[in-house]
Amino acid sequence: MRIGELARRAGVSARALRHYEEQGLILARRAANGYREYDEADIRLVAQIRSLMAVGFTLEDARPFVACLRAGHASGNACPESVAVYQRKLAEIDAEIQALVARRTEVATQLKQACPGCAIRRTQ
Amino acid sequence: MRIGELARRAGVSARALRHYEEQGLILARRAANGYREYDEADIRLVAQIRSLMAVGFTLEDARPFVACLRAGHASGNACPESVAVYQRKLAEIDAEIQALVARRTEVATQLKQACPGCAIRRTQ
DNA sequence: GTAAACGCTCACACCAACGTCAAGGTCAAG
DNA sequence: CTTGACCTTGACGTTGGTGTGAGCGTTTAC
Repeated sequence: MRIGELARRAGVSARALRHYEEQGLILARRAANGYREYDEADIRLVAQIRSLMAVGFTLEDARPFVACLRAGHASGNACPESVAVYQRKLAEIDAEIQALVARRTEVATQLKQACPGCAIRRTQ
Repeated sequence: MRIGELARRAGVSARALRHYEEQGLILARRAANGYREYDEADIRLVAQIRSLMAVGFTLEDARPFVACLRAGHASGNACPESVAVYQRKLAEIDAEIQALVARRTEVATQLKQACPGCAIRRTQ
């Protein structure tokens, strides 16, 4: 299939697919006229990338997962490199959460000082 | 005082001070030679901006606080506009925390699936 | 007098993941 | 033969807060 069809079926833009190729994530063979040609397996690669991005991974983070799928594994998770990324990202997320919680406390303190009557409750 | 001295005393770069001026936050009068001239009060303005940035506020967010100080209030917190920003930022932070926690859960689930033996504990 | 230190105004560079034009080639339907 | 949908590469724009350098004028200390 060509880029437009893959884009539609995978739910991304053609521009995004070209970007992934630039980054070396999705390799397409070329037809005689220069058009990119993809196969069914590429849909899974894109899906893997998008699901990782949905939880805040960068394209760089996604690289081992894609490599794992291309290596023939049933899941992009099945390689030790992927597991390592998961662990690293988990630590990053935890650090971000802690930083945010600290900021929240600081802001809440300032708000209380600025407006003693203001109710401060966690937003639902 | 000139920009270099304010930069040193406030702990920011001269470039940052020029940027704040571009954004309309810190207004400097000009000496005959074109040099910016600041006074003691400007140190407080910069300090206010930096303390807000330290908890994730943008320069745009800091605007009401600076205006409040320039209006003669003892604290940049003392104006209703500032309080409103605090409340808005608090809601934003809460939303970010919730999003991060959701992502963490998702990543932890994937990690568990990828590597059942891997211990998943919150990073200290 | 001169050199160091300081100031000025542009204006590009950075990071991430694309969006969005520009300017054009390819191909099937009518 | 032309329209229109599709494809190509290239390159700038987005967001925020500066860093960095160019190229030039000013002040200050010796």
